[in-house]
Order: sequence, then structure tokens, then C-alpha cells
Amino acid sequence: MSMPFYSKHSKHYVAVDCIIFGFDQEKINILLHKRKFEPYSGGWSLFGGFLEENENLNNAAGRILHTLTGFSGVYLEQLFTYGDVERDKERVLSVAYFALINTERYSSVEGGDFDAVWIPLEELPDLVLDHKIMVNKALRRLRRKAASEPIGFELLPEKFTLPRLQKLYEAIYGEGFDKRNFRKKILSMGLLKKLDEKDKSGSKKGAFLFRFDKKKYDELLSEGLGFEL
Amino acid sequence: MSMPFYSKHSKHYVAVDCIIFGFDQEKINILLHKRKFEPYSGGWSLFGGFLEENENLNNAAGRILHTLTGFSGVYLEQLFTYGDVERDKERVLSVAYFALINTERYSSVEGGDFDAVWIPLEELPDLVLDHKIMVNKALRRLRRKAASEPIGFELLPEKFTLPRLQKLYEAIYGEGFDKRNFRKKILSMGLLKKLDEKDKSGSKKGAFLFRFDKKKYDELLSEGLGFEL
DNA sequence: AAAACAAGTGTTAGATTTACACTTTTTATT
DNA sequence: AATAAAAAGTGTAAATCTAACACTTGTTTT
Repeated sequence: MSMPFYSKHSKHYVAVDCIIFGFDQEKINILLHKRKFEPYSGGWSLFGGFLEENENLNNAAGRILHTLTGFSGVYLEQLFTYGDVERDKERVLSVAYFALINTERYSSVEGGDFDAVWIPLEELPDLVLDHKIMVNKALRRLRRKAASEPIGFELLPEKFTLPRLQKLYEAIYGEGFDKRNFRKKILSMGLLKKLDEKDKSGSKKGAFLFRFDKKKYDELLSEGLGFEL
Repeated sequence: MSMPFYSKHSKHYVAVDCIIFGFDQEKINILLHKRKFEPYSGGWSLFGGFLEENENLNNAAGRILHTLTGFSGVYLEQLFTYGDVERDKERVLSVAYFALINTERYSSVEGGDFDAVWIPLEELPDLVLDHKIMVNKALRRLRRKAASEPIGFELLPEKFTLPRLQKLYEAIYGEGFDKRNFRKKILSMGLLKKLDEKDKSGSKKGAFLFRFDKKKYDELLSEGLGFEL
């Protein structure tokens, strides 16, 4: 039997769509662009593309992200697979990924070749297809994970101040936190290394810079502990 | 342009695999069967099948579950999509679902037409392809969700005793809990209706039966509260 | 020198979690 | 009929965690 058993089954188009989150010191933004092909040409859309033959899913997500935005080496996580969508009468499965981007490093994207625009989460326009559903799911996932894994740091530069970190968490959860309680909790994990530098961009006094201590985190993980906010 | 824009892209086989959990008053079991076709014929396998043309993903999962096991109307949730797998040189994407089954209602499956066998989680044999990875992911998901959504009840008959419910949670988390603390917490949510009946199968004294109060749960949800263990 | 501005710092009350042991009810045994 | 056995059911106290709260520090600008 040279023909595989399953060759009688149907094959499907599979797309990968990326929900790209960024943080601009103030609020969470999503990278969108205006769709340039039918159907729904001109509508706000996530960045997506098609899975190619023999291309593994994670690679496809990375490739699409890189091709369309220039970003590479960023945090990417598979979110969910949407199978109800129909386009042109033929269904296209969409595997959604969400990406977390340090906007400082990649701010050059704004207004670039692909009409990519950072849009604040609170001002999200209508999106094409089921993309809004994807964004909402991604946001729920981000909220859940940010409390139990150190993924928030992906949205910040390597060195960051505590006030900045707090702003980030406040943006993610859409609520304010008490400064003292926040510091107490985040520092008590022992996963932030305080540096001798200060960042004076935010105040006259300046705030100390910190760095996430990945080594310590891996140690904690292997002891069965971890990051828990 | 009658041909859709994306018709130049490749199409892919898409399979759906189901991780089926059951609880037999003692431990968590997984429903497996021996694969009957190449490759890996004879190896322990999850239940799976191919997604058909114009069939939506959730329906495919339900269909596969029903066709192969006779179960219907059970809890089914999409888990993750695996895109690295290769079979016969040609990649088949697999969308994994996990199912929770009230074994009492469906005990007839054991030894049925499809060689379905309930195998205790702790005695899991090697599985075909990446199925073991799927099972582990499903288990992590079950553990997470069982603490924040009332999905545990899907594994029990409609009426159940508190000692039974506690056994279930102990099986899910692989550790023992204090009886008094467990009761206190689960009853404090106000989501269990105590019935006037007792189940005497487990002891001479008999234990009162309870029922999960879905109406109350929906009320709580709409108030922004919920199930939190 | 004073005003302005954000960074930084501790304590206390309340809530939640954990640890822990005896009584009740019924059936089976003598 | 009395007793033993077996699981169901029940309360409290200590410890931990969470939440609420206001002033001081360091630097720059005027």
C-alpha cells in the first residue's frame, strides 16, 4: 500500500493569524493593518498568512510575523484554532498565535512598508472576519498568563523601572494597583535584579532600573516553584 | 477574479484527536484503543479522525467521539493544534480536543466494538506519535480548569456525594485534601444543592447526595463571580 | 530657597488558608 | 442485645496572605 490510508480525506487551507501586543509605556496596543485583498479589502485586520507545505506551524507564525512586520525572535504562543470561518465559500482554518513585543526595540514598524499601525486596545475598531474574537481570547490569555508566568517582561525593554512594570500590569488588567503592595509582591519573588543605573526619563528623582533574572527563574522552576503574582 | 486569492496556497490534511477522560470513583482514566492501520498499527492511540470538507472543527470532534465510542452530548473543549507531526512523509495537522465523560452513564463502552479501553492515568502506556504530549497537555488543562470552572462535575453522575467529589479532585491533582477544608470551601460557593437522598454504596452510614446548581452558577457568572476552588 | 514631581518606603486590620480530632449513623458480628 | 467496624460529618485556632493606607526622599526648575 503505497498510498497512505488517509489519502481519501479532504485537505484544507490553513492560515496563521497573529495577535501582536505591544506596550508603549502607557497602554497596550495591537498591531493591525488594512487588508489589501478581497474579500473585506480595506478592513482592519490582524497579520496573517497561509501555512505552506511541510512548514511547521510555529515556523509559519514566525515567518508571517517576520515577513509582515520585520520582527523576529519575539515571544509567540499558539492561542486557538478557528474552524468555522468561511471565505469565498471555501473554509480556511485559522490557527491564531499571539505575540508580545518590546515596542522600544521595534518602534520602527509604525508607518512602515505594510501599513502596520499600533492601535490602543481601548480604541479597537471593528475587525475583519472573526479577528475581534481572536483578540479578545488573546487578551484573556495574556491576563491569565501574566499572573502565572513572567511573560510581561517580553513587553518591556531588558532594563526597566518598577513604576514602568507596574504601569504595564495596570494596562494589562485595566485597573490600578497599590504601589507598595505591587513592589512588595514582585520583589519578594526574588526574580528582579536591581541595577545601579537610574532611568531619569520619567521623573526628576529617577527610578532604579531592574532586570528580570532568567537564571534564578529557571532555578525556581526546577524546584517546582515559579512566578506567581 | 473568480478564483480566490489564496488558491495558490497549499492545502493540508487536518485530523482531530480526542483525549477522553473518565473517573471511576477511584482514579482518572483515559480511553484508548489499539490503532488498526499503518503506520504504527497496533500501538496505543487516542481516538482520532480526519476533518472533512466544510465540517466545522467542533462538529468534527463531536462526530469522531460519537462514531468511535458512542458518546454524545459530552463536554468537549479544544486543546491545541499540533503541526509538527509527520506521517508517511506527509504532514497531518492535528487539532486535539479533550473530553470529560461521566463513566457511569457510558460504562458500556468498555470492550465494545472499537476495542476502547479505559486505562488509568498512572498506568499510561507509550502512545503512538505525539499523543502522549497531548495527554500531558490535556491533564495540565484539566487541572487548571477544574480549579476555576465547574468542569469536574462533567466527570460525575448528576447526583453525587461530597466524599466522591473530593475523591475526584484528589484524583485530578494527585494529592489528598483535608475533608473539612474541602467541604467548607466547596459548600461556601453555594453551588451545590443538597438532596434528601443518601447514597449508601460507599458506607454503612450513607452520604448525602448533592447536585450542581447550574442556575445559581449562571447567576453568579452574570454578577462577575464564578467557581473558584 | 522653595516648589514641584515622581520614587520610594512599613504597618495594621481583615480575610483566607491550613492544620488538626472527635462524634454520628448504620450495619455486621458476636 | 451489645459491641465493633467503617465512613460521614462537624468547628476552632494559628498562621499566612491580602488590602488599605500617608509620608519622606531626591532631584530639577523657578
